[in-house]
Amino acid sequence: MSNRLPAAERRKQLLDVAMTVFADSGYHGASMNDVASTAGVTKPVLYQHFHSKQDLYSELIDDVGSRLSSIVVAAAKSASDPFTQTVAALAAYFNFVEKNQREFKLLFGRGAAREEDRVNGPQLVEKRMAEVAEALLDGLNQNVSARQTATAAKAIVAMAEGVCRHWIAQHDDRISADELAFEIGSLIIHGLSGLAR
Amino acid sequence: MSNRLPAAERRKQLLDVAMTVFADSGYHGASMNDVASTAGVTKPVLYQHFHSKQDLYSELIDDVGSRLSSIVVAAAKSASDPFTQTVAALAAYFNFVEKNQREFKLLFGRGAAREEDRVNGPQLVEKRMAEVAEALLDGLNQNVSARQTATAAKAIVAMAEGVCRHWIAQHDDRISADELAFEIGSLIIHGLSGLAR
DNA sequence: CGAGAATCTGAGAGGATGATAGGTATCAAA
DNA sequence: TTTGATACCTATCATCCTCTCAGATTCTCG
Repeated sequence: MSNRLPAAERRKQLLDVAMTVFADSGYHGASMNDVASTAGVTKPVLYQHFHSKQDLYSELIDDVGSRLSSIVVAAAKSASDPFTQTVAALAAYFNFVEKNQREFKLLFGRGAAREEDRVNGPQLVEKRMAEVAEALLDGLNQNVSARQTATAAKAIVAMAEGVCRHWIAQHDDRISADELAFEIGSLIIHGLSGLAR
Repeated sequence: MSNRLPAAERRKQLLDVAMTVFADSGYHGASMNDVASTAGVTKPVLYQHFHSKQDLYSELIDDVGSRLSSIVVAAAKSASDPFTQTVAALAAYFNFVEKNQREFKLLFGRGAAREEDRVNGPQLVEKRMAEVAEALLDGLNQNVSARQTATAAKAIVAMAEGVCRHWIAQHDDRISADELAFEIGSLIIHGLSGLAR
């Protein structure tokens, strides 16, 4: 069983395994033993690379949080008019989630550690996405109060996240990320009455 | 320290205390000792009334889940046209949450036990609210596919929940539940472009 | 009052888990 | 082949938590 790895690779592997284990079982449902043995090593090895369970978890959350938010922000910048920007940002979001379902479950799943552990992950994503949404709103309509804009932005972010949860849960006959983005984008811009076309 | 109570009252008190403790610390963060000692009794008393920690938790979740969903469903039925129904349902939701913040945190907080524990609580609420939303959508526009309707309904439910989370977190200068309901209702029906009026 | 029922408590069994101490195998370079 | 460094393991601690048992206290009612 010679399975030794250089530190850097072992660390990468442990992060990858931990992502899967935490996504499957949640923070409390997964033990350090689970992570270690799934990776084919023992706990002390895990503790050589990560100071604590919380550390390991935070690193995962932070990584995926900033990755996702960067992608969304970049996508929004790539378009010009508000509607296209909205759809592009949503499409980026949904595509990322579809290709990284473990990451999505970890980030927005309901089995988190504590509320505070989410500060650098989900809240970062939500904050950045809300900023994107606020910018879109400003471009769309100047006559709305700042408070209303902020509320609407949060509503949009929550909507995207919630829809995503259900969409991902569907394993068959799932529409494409781009289609979904267009549908939700229309809903956001035009409201329910705009859905029929 | 004579603090004896008849079984029924003790049970009620324990449920009430457990609600607070679980809402504050989450399922895993709170121990049965915490609940018992906060209630001023010892663990065996707690276990005389509830078979297990999971049982106690489930009872809380189920209770608040069905209470909330009933209120929302009733509110939607009380109005006639889609817009008024939407606003009424949202207002019922937001008012309930504002008056029962512990319950909201318990139900939709992110420190749940496991995904399965949510089956009878949040998922019940979300399912019933989604049904309400689907009915509204059907009343509003017949030319939309069933799948689109279902997606939009889930989007609306997620939006309400997410907005609520932020709204509740604001401790000062919080607008009223009814105002918020009107705002979100307008957003849903007319889209972003309908916000300015 | 006095006996039985209802309510509560102190103490702990049993088990899982995060974390560590100290020793062993493997590698790479001289 | 020796040697230092790196990667790893066995064994264990210490803690915490759920859940229980045997018995003490208080209440109720003939």
